[in-house]
Amino acid sequence: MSNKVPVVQHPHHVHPLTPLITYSNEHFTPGNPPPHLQADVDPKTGIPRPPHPPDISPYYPLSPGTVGQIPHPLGWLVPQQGQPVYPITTGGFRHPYPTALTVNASMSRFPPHMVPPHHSLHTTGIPHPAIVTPTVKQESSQSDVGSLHSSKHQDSKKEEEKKKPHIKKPLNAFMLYMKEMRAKVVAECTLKESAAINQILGRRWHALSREEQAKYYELARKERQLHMQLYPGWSARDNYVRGYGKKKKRKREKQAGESNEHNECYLNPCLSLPPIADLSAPKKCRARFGLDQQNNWCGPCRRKKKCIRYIQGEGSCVSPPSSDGSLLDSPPSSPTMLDSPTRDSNSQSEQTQPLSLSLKPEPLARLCMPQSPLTESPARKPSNLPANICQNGTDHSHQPGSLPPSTPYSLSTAQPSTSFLPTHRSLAGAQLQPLSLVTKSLE
DNA sequence: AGTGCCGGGGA
DNA sequence: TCCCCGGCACT
Repeated sequence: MSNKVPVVQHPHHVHPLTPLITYSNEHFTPGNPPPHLQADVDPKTGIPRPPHPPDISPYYPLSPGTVGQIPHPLGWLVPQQGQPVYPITTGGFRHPYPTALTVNASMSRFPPHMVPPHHSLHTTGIPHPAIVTPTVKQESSQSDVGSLHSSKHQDSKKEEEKKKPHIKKPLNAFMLYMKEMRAKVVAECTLKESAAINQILGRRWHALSREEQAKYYELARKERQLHMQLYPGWSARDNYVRGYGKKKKRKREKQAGESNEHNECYLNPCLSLPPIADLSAPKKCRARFGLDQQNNWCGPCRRKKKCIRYIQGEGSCVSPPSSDGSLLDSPPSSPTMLDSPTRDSNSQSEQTQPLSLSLKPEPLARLCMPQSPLTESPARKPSNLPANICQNGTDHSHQPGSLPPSTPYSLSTAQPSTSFLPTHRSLAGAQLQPLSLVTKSLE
């Protein structure tokens, strides 16, 4: 499919997490513009591509607080005169934001709302990474058989859509992590299937320490901030406006069946885990913790999916083993939650998860965990939760509460726990190791 | 396929 | 207001 414009990224971007990246980053010096202006051309799209491999982290590195302290990675773009010189490319451009410095500069000179509606270039001519010409995303709908019967009304709608530049969503924490780690995983696993790679990335994501995850959360948060600065009026809705036309609400009758299936494991007595602290609060995560404590939510809740801690009819929430890493990915609790049982149960499943992650027997498991005795059913199926969780109910191998609490948005609260981290890392290591072991031996 | 985020809309 | 779905972000 060539309906996507390859997103051109700056090769000279310095990621704040650069230390985590083992592969090299290329830096450019002022006066020595990157060669990607003459980048090779995608044979499919005819769109210039970056000459660098996609594994280089392309995120803007500067946080507002550090602006001015870190050498501008785009120094060559921002000459001393204060008159930015931007490269002009035709393709999408997903170096998310030209760093805070550039952003500020462009904001003062070219207010975000001045972004031309018909073009993916800034007024300055800078192709914004997050802007993609709408036509890119139009193709599929255009080619729809149904579109043959499209009315004039629809046509006019499409016209309008075409005029709107497509501003991509800011990357979330996991996406940032994915972009950074994908190449590594690919290299280690000799996997080519993105689905399989993503699975690994998902597991690794859960295996990350709080601190590491917090970095990405913080990054993502900054990206969102920056995004909103650049595009004050931007709404995520813009990104799937096409879907809105046909979107007609479904009924929620399925709920019961769905819910049962979903909670099967949690409703099973043998699976029961310590209930969440506040039994008198039959609320779901959102209601219990509030929006400002999303870090305490279970994974699905944070994804605005069904709460897995809440059991209908029981009037209480539980902290079941994560069906989808929900607890794992649930970032650390806020300081107020430090000693709560919630945290305990969380940390239990959290530490259990990495080893008990649904290990598929198929390609992934075979490739990456050939020695693993665990052969579990597909992930994200609570009913198929690993036996060590479902049978024991809890994992007592670690001290509850030893999990260092921290919120993804407050790095300062992260308290590395010596009692936890090593174990945690070893778990992660146990996961990672097979990846590299397998790399060649399979062939 | 993975997770995070967000808007819409049912309840 | 709560809750959940659908969709997008990337590869």
